[in-house]
Amino acid sequence: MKLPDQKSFIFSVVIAVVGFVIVKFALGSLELDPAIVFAVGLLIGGLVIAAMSSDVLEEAEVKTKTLYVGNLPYRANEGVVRALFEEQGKVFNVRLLKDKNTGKRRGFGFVEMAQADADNAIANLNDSEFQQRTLKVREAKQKQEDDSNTLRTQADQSV
DNA sequence: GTTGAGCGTT
Repeated sequence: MKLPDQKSFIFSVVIAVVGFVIVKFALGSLELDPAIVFAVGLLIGGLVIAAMSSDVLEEAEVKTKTLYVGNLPYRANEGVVRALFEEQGKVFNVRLLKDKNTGKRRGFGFVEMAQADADNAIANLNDSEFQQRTLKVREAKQKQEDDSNTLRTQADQSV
């Protein structure tokens, strides 16, 4: 269960206000308590949001897995690594770690992909040759932001 | 401009 992000929240407020205005115009001639009108407006807005968010959040909450990619050539940039993993599936994020002081690449990074694609990427890219270096592709250890993934990740590593 | 085991930044 996830709370709507800021964007969804603002959007829901807008819908609620619109619902309020609609109700006010539709029932304005009737002598209704303004509080009731407002409540009905919020209700309409809430229902609309509930209906829409079920679609929006489903698409926004794709199961992702973070991959650790080691033994990268120093000359590899983020775009090349992304292109490589795009061959295995949808890539959501690529981060090549650089040294904080010098800004030089450290030769490893993290790639965030959909779960199924991530498994394929590990199977196909781990120990594969990339620019004359043997890549190491595994599930990332720490810094997992996804709860269910964290549990499953730890379970996998104990095997 | 260099190097080579590793698991981290908005």
